[in-house]
Amino acid sequence: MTEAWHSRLSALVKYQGKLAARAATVDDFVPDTIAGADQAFIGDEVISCIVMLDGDTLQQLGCASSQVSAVLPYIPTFLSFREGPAIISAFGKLGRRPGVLFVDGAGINHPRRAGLATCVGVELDVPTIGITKKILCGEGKQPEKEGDAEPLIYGGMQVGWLLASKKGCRPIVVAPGHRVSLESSLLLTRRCLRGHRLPEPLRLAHECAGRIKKSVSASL
DNA sequence: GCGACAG
DNA sequence: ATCTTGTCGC
Repeated sequence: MTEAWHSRLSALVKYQGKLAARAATVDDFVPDTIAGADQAFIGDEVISCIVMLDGDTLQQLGCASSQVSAVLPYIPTFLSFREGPAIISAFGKLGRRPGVLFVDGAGINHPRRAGLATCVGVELDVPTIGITKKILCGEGKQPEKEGDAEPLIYGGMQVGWLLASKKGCRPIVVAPGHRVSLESSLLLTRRCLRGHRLPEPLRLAHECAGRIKKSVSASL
């Protein structure tokens, strides 16, 4: 039984390699609108919520959500297969495509450069930035002052940043997902900070997903 | 072999 | 991620 999973995962590793090869780290976006995607769970049911914000004012323009049954349990480095389908489903319900999409997961800062943000970005061909609260892989100095950032290094290359997004809080991890450069991933994230540890797109998506989960749970 | 390991 | 109240610090 263990062998079956092993071959199954190796097949997924192969697919990650294909997606990673298609990922771009060159700027190719217009942040007229900025979206954020976050997920909540009810057992193995994945609820993804995507909020759309104005690129300049960060005022919410709309949102969309979707519930999908997960096909895999949570396995480190394979998160995209568990949460990706729900994000893609919700994305399809948005009125229009966002200029950039923030995702609650790693980007190219992944052992095979195939984090959730990168996979979703490539599959939807949408610019993405990955944000996590803990390092999946790589290392870097701890940024001191609020607003400061230090390079996240993995395999001898920079794959992201450790950003002190809020005083008194542990830094967040910022990385390019797709069609966004290292420099821009940091600048855009800073631009979206509004006094909280997480950038607005993700903070609002997290709240939205939580509310949907609560209402769905209540009706059961 | 041992430890680490996004959400 | 999720189960959960109050509480300490910025």
